[in-house]
Amino acid sequence: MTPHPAGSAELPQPPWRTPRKKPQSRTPISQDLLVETAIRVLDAEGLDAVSMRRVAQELDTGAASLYAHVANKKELLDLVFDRVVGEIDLPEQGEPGTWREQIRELGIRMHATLSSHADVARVALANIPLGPNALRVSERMLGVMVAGGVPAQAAAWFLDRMSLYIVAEAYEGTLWEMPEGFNPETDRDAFVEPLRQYFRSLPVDQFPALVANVDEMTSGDKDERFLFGLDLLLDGLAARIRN
Amino acid sequence: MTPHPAGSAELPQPPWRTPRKKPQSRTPISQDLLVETAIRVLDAEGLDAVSMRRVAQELDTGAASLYAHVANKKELLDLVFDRVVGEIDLPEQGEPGTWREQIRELGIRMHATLSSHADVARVALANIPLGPNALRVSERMLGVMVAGGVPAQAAAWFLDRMSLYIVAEAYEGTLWEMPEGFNPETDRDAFVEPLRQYFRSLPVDQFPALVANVDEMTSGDKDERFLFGLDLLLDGLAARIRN
DNA sequence: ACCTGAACACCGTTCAAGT
DNA sequence: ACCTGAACACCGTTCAAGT
Repeated sequence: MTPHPAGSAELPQPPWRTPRKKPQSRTPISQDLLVETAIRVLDAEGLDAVSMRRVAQELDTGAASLYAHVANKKELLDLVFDRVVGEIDLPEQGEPGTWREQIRELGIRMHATLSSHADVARVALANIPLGPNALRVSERMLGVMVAGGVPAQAAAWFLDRMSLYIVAEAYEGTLWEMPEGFNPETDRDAFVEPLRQYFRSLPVDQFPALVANVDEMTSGDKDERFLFGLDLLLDGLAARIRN
Repeated sequence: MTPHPAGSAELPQPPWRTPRKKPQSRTPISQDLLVETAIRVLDAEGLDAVSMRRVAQELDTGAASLYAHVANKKELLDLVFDRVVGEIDLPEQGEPGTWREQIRELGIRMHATLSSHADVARVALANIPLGPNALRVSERMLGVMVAGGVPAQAAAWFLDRMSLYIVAEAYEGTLWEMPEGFNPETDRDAFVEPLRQYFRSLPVDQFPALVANVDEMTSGDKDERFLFGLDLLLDGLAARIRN
């Protein structure tokens, strides 16, 4: 139903033409397809599994073929990261709420999106995200703070520090991930208990504070600790402004 | 001058014995030597260069030989990290100062030590440091806070969040490192200027806040930004306690 | 223009064989 | 007990050759 694209492409093939192997099954590689495929591998097997060879294999080709669409692995990972950041949906502009509430909400969404893609966050720790989607999020955060009366210098540095915190937490958080089939609610103790035992077994004379506070040291799940740290930063900024 | 260690080791060799190849030059491998060698490679070439093969080569042997002293690469890196943490010297206990001043000082020392060994900090992001030296630092921090009146739960979580922040900053900070031969004072602009240009070149209608605050976004060096974030965390905790 | 196989210089780890 | 060479199953990247 689409207009004829080019030449006589829509005529049937003469019967003696040998059909291409795997006729339609192999869509031509493009940068988008490459990034999407890499994200599929990332989600299924983690960032370490995202190798040029592994992604190429997923596309039924060799690693060398990828270099037609991407300069090198670093570029592919940068594109992957920015695509993931593109999944963060920003609240409608002009929503109600103080800058503090809005920034907090943005931070939570950012953290949730990064955490939903295995350990992608590691990419942002190793490079410096400047892709269009990363800029979109930065622009919004900076805009909200400045509009809310945060001095520009504090706002700019806060954006930097809060991003570092969120990325670091999203990455480190993947280490505490439970193996498949574990229920985070009921089986949490099975993971924390060995750590508790270890702390308790320490010599009290050398580690009095640690031994006395084993429960406090091992309490709280990933999300509680994330929010605790996020609120420390926000409270710190708020305190700075009031002066 | 030391007492005879074992057997007749101190007698001269009979002349017909074929001397061992490279007589004294090759001290026997031990875990300590392994860790020290790995740190030498780390300092000279960065964490990526610390491979089993590379470290083995430094010891004039093959990678397989290292597995007699270390279970695997992860264990070697954990040992490397803890040895680095061992370089942090803790202030005399009972020094004057509020908990806030003492914790701040500890954070600064921790950051300085990690930053002085290339990107070792990455090890702490990927594992969970529980070596003796890491425990020593944790014990001190927790002790200082609890003694200073910080509620145990807040102190424990603060320790966790502040450690994450310091490690993340120490790692990310190595990305902004200048190539050899650059003077951080005079050549800083050569590094920041391209970034400034990039921000300035963005479409103003889409990125009004970023374009309007290019100078604020690119001001400050690593240390200034590190301290800014550290103080945000400390101020946030202080604010929480006053309530 | 796009894709390919083969090669290069690397990885971590295992294992049978040596001393 | 400690060390070794060779092998296995991987890496990222380049390059000449193919369509």
